[in-house]
Order: sequence, then C-alpha cells, then structure tokens
Amino acid sequence: MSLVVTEDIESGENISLHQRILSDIREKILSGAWPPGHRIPFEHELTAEYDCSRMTVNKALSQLAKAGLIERRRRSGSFVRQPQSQAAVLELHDIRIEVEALGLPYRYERLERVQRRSNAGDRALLGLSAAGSVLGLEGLHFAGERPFALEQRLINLSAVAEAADEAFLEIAAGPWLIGRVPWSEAEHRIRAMAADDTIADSLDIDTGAPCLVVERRTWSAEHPVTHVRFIYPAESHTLVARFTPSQG
Amino acid sequence: MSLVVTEDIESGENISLHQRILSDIREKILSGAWPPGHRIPFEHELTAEYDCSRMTVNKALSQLAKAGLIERRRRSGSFVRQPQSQAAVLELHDIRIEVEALGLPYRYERLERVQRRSNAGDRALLGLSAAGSVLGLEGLHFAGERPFALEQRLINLSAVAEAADEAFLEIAAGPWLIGRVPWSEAEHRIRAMAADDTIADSLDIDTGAPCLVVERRTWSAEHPVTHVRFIYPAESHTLVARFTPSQG
DNA sequence: CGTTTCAATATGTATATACATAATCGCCAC
DNA sequence: GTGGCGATTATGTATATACATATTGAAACG
Repeated sequence: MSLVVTEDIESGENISLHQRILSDIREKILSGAWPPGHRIPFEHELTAEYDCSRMTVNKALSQLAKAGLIERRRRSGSFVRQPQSQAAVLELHDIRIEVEALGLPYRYERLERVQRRSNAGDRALLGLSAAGSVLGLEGLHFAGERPFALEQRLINLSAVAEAADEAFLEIAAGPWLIGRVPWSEAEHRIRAMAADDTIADSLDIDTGAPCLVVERRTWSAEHPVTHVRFIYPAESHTLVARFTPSQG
Repeated sequence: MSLVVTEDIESGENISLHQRILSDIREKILSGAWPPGHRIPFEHELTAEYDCSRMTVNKALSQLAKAGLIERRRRSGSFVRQPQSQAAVLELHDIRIEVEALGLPYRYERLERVQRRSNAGDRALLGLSAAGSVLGLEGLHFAGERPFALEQRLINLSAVAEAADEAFLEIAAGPWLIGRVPWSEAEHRIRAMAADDTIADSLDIDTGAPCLVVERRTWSAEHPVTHVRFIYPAESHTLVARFTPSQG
C-alpha cells in the first residue's frame, strides 16, 4: 500500500489523457457500473475510444492492476477484481460486508438525524472553511442481536444535496454515499478510547471498556463530503491491512 | 492508498529492468544509504548506469514519486522525501521518528531478551511452519521521561542470523532490521485493548486503561522475518493514514 | 476420439523520438 | 546592485515500433 499518494479526479480540464483514462475506468468500477468479473475493453479498443497510443492505455491499465482494482490475463483481457476483504476494511469500511463475512445477519438502526447549519465543531470535523448545511446522523450496526459498531456521521450538504431527502432509517449513509459521490481521497484516524456512559449504553458494554475508534474524512475533488466515526468494542474488532514498501 | 498490492523483491533473476531499478532505489532509501533530501541520480545518469532508455528509468522514478518515496522537481532533479509522519506511522513505524516529530527526546530501553527454539506460539505469530531459533525482545520507547510505547518482538533467526549477535540494549530492533533485511511485505493488525497489570506497570498507566495495539508481521521474499507488537496508551496516540481509491 | 502442435491474440516490456513545461542560472541593461 | 529575460536543463507526457510471453482455440495427426 502506498499511503500518502494524492491525486485529484477533476472533470476534464488540464489533466493528462493517462489520468483521464484512469479515473474513467476507476469510476466505472467503484460505482458498480462494471461489476467484479466484468471484462473491460481490450487495450486496442480503448486505444480507439480515446484516440491515443496503446502505450498510454497500457500504462493506465497496468496501474489499475497494480492497485488491485483489475486483473489482467494474457490473451483473455482485463477483468474487474472481486473486492479484497482486507482492503475493504480500511478502504471502504462497509460494515455490512464485515458483518456478513462473519456469517452473522446484519442490521442497521438509526438513532438520530438532525439537519442544521454547520457550527464551528462541524466545520472542524469536515474541514470546511465556509458555513453551510450539514446532516448529522447517528446509528448502530448490529451483528445478529449484538451491537457491532456505533456510527456518528456528518454529511456536508453543500457537496451532497440529495442526502437531505434521505431518512437513513434502515440503511447506513456509507453504502448510500458510495456510488453517488466518487471519493477521491480519504483520511483515517485510528485510536483507542474508553467508552463513556453514552457509548457504553449504545454498544451494551461497560463504561470505561476499551473501544477502537476509526474516524474517516472523505473528499471528492477537493470538496469535503463526510466525516464519520466508527466506534467498536475492543473485543469485537481488529483492523487488518497489508502493505508493500511502495507498491512498486 | 492501495493496500493489497503484492510484490516480491527477488534478487536478480527473472525480474524486469524496471523492477530492478525500482527495488534498487527503494532499498537505498529504506536502508538510509540515501537519506531524506539526498538527490538521486538524474534520469540520464541512471539511463547510463542501467544501460536502458530514459523511458524505463522515468517509469520507475514516476512510480517511486507516486508512492511518496521521492519528490521530483523539474530542472532540479529527484530527491528522497522527508519521511511523511503519517505514512511512516503505518509503513515503517519508526517510533523514534514519531517521538522526535513531537519535539521530545527519544530513548529506548531493553527490558528483556531471550533466545530459544521456537515454540508453537512463536511459530503462529511469525507464520512459520518449521521449528528453528527465534529471538524474543521486549523494550520500552520513551518520549522524554514518559513511556511512549511498549514493544514486544520476535525475530526469526533463520531469516536474520546476525540478530543473534546483537544485544539491542539501547537501539530498537526495528531500525536495525531495516537496511539489513529489505522487507517485501507487511501485515498490520490494529485493535484496542485494556491494559493488564504488566502492561500498565511498564507504561505507567492504570490497569484496565485503553491501549492501542499495533501488530506487524514482516516478510522478506516469502520468509517471515519478524513479528512485533506495539502497545500505546490510548491518550498518547492516533494513527493517521491517507488513502486514494487506487493510487492512480 | 484424444492428443499434440501451431497460429492467433492480448498483454508485458523496452526502445527511440518528440515536444511541452517548469525551474534555474547567468547575462545584460538599467 | 538588481531586476528582468532568455537559454539551459530535467522532468512530464505521448507516439510509433518492436519483440517477448502466456494462453487460447482450432487444426492436424496418430
């Protein structure tokens, strides 16, 4: 994993062809338009589509392969890979997938939903400079009958106006946001924390029990989209990530 | 960040020139032979050194730049980047750097050192199939006068025989290993935990206080090298990582 | 009918080349 | 001096080309 790599997914201005091919394909994959297993166009087809040389297409596809988004097979073509569960933990953090991987039934339950003009705290969390409307959500993810994680989320309505019309009663905002907002960058903060009374109550653990806290801020093309805090009871959760020195 | 990208750093057999340039340079940087700020050879110099075209060199350097290991400046050349504290946290996890980034004096103190034939627990932690000698180390990292992290480490002596001759009294095994063993892959497990009596005593915190635990297993060309567990008091530490959907 | 062989195909890697772009250095005029 | 301007230099991106390599599918053969 390379970790601090930064790249913008701009619409279509000054970016190189290579970047454009990359983000076009990446978006098709992340949005689900090209599901896992789907064969993406051959190099010579993309060469025609983008009117460029095969080398340019090849560089972009090789990069996607190195990133693990696609798999390339000689003579057969290139295919969208199955999402790797370990990467999902840190990259997408879809709790439904985590829970179902444990073989437990998943359920989401909304605890709270408020819409307000952003206060200073909201802006600090989201990394916003100007004021604007935000949506605050709190909900519980269940694995079977037991609470699995508590989610506290802020959504920047200036970036995702449609979110104001959603109740998020039984679906978490995470899966809803993916596909609607192609994220270009995310920052994770991971720490340990003692559960206070409120958290202990929600998660059905003792006050003071250790929790793992994962906070994520997401941007889409420079605009802050959402800030989310997942709180896991310590005993229920381990994050796993594999790295190579520099994705070479 | 890409996360599940896997690549082997083999010696010099069937790998492409591009890969060889990549790992040569990466190793020089990770080992410290080329410290941060060092100007790495110009493309045309590497072209001469490896007797290949500039495109090949350029591809390798671009990749290192994308990975954040080097920084490229037009007209000036390419330079080894200062270790990004955020990336370092997860990638290298050099605690000295973390502590010094806080502006505090760093010190390491060995608590324990045992050499033994591996037992079942050791083999499970290291991911070893056969028995062999291992080195067990425990030590404390200090930031100023306060304990900053507790380190519990196992080293596979079959992979790093020289470690048997080292005392590791005042230097941690981590920095010692880097440079001697180019690691090709690492796996992190991150979780929260309540401090037991022993840990609380070492770290000078209360029993039951939440701790952040980071475990890392490292491989070098398929061989398990070391397993290390860092235990941080919760209030002193947050891991930060930035990601892009697929380092494009 | 099964097996071997071979040609077709898509990707993998490398080359030489060309032009664009950004940053720096040194020269020259003021 | 010093401020600006142009030449130089290293990287950034793209092209056309060439050959290697793995895999597939079909033809040839026993």
